[in-house]
Amino acid sequence: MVSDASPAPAKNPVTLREVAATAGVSVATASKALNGQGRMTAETRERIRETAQRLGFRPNSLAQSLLRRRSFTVGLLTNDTYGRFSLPVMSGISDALVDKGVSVFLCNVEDDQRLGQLHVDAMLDKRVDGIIATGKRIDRHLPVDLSNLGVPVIYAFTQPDPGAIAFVSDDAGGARLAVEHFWRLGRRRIAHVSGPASFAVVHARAQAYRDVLTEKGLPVMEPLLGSWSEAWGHEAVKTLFDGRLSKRGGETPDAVFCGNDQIARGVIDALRERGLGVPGDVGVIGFDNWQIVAEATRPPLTSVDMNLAALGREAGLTLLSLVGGEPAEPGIRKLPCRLVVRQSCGRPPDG
Amino acid sequence: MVSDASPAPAKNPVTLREVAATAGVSVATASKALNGQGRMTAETRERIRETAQRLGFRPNSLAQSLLRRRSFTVGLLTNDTYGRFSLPVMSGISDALVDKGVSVFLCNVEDDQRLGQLHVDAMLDKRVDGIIATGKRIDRHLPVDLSNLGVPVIYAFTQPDPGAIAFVSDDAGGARLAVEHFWRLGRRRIAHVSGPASFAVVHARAQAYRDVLTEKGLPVMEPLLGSWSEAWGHEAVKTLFDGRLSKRGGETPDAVFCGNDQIARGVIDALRERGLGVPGDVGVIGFDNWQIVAEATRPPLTSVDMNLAALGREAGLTLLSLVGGEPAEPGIRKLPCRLVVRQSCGRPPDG
DNA sequence: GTGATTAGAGAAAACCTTTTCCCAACCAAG
DNA sequence: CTTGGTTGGGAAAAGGTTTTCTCTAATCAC
Repeated sequence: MVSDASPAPAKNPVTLREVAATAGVSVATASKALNGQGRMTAETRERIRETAQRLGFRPNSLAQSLLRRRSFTVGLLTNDTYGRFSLPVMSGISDALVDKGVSVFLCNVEDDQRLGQLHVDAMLDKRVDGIIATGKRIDRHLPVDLSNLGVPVIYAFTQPDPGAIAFVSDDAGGARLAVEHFWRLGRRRIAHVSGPASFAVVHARAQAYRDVLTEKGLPVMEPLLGSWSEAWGHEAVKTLFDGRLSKRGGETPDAVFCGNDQIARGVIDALRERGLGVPGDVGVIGFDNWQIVAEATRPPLTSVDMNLAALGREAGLTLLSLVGGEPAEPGIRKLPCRLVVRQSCGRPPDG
Repeated sequence: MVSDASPAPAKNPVTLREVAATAGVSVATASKALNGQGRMTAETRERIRETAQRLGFRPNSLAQSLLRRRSFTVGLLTNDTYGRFSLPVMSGISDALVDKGVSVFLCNVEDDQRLGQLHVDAMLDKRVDGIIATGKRIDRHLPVDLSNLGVPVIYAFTQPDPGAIAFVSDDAGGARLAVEHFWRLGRRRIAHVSGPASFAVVHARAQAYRDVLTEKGLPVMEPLLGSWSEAWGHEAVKTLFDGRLSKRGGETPDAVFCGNDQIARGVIDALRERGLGVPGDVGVIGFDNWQIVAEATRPPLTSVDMNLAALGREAGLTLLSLVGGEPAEPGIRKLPCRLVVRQSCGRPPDG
């Protein structure tokens, strides 16, 4: 009782063998005592447990993994250097796995095939139980070959191999949420400004936009495609609100559904510069719910959230069940988005 | 040559024992052949190598780690959920380590002590060779106790324990870069708008700002402290450019050095709304060089970059040398910032 | 032809834990 | 006193690799 009440100074970790020796039993008995296996006197079991506790024993995962052929480790591959999309996914995965004692190797492969191979090899050498691939867009494949790896693979927010299991956001559903929200608020001349035509999500969202308008019997303005930037938002406002267009629809829009939050920001700023009020004259909805942008616009931006953390959580849990040997249907699972309402759309007319 | 030209179908990985058996030697010889150890005929060595290659043999890292007492794995702890600062650091660390075959466990501990302990325990169980702690500000400690862990610990962009090794950005140096840049451009009435007084970096940068002004014999305006938001940038412009202040300095500023890029963005927008030109009437410099913000301002923002990737790289390399048993001086190492010049300051008068 | 090296390769221990099998002792029933 | 079952616990193998030590046969000097 002089000094050593602390759990473990731990220069080199204490092994099961030392615990067993200290408790006066064999390693086999010690192991069983600590794992609740085998048969022995309650007294023996307790004595061993107490000894382990006192010595600060922690089982060596490497030895366990070697034996169980399970490392309680998964690899996460991404090419999203800035983590704008990957980080929430990562966070969800980690949340889902930490309670089960599973750790995550994070590997940024950029868009470099060599780097990708390097990381995948390292993961396999380290005997990861599975791999999750994630990225910054769902219509591009990571620069790595993940087929026939011998471990389960899950794709999250990136393009999967055919026949694989993937989780992606339901972009069409998200777009519907936005447009239907406008509808419920009484907006009737709804425009859509989005990113480059080279992105699959641009088409998915645009199609959903058209579908909703058609269902409601509203006029469909052809979506304006450009880039993901604020500057494009500015420019699009010019196109939408300058005379040329009003010839077609007769009137200018009273709502703009934007393909991402940066475009939405540009749109809001441009509208203000023209003297148009948001949400008074025009409602605006963004996409991504990137907090740092959505809360900095004036007024704060209503935006579609892709629930990426939930997506990551699903991906993590599914991977785990795969690792556990349970079967799972291949295919692409679309997870619903949700609308985060702030102040850029106004209140319902009857509210 | 019918089907099996591919490297490895790898349902269960091929072991060294199988390679040895196939090549007709003992495992000992096989091991030595593949590692370039021991003595044997060149012919034998080559035959074993070729066999391993053909079978797609990859040594089991778990077994190697167990034996070498080195896992070639490090843990990265962060509480920066959005990764704005952690991700570049992480990227630098990973870059520095991947070539040496070291993988990184990423753990987000939020600000949750329980979660922190959980992750640290998991890391130690998995026998990481070392741990790097990183965060979102350098004057707050992570919610974990990293002393006496038995493995080397490095702090990067977070507050270290006393006596530990830490890498942080040289905020004072970064601020000097900004203010001296203004000076070289002929700006003489330089203001400083920064974040909350509760941040240590705010004081470090403010003091450097004062020092440079004093050195140059310029008037020192007391720094304006507020929040890290665009809104505060707007507000600060009011304070700076409304009559009240001009009584003191006689004139309004011709340059504003901002504590981060978001404030700078607010300042630029507010200046434009007042009809003041950037950089014509007023130059603006931000801090953080957050690309997505700095390139979206009009004009694009000159900003101080903290070189976080380089910081991560240094941290990674230092950790590795520590793991290798080399000694290292404890203490805080400040790494230089650099100024990324865009268009918000104008050109030199003689340019 | 003798003794001393050396080249080439294998046996076995070590790393740490889990699990299967086994043994000794004890007890009750026949 | 045997048979059979149970209880408490240990011995040993397994997992895959590295490394040290040992052994045999061949080469070399004399």
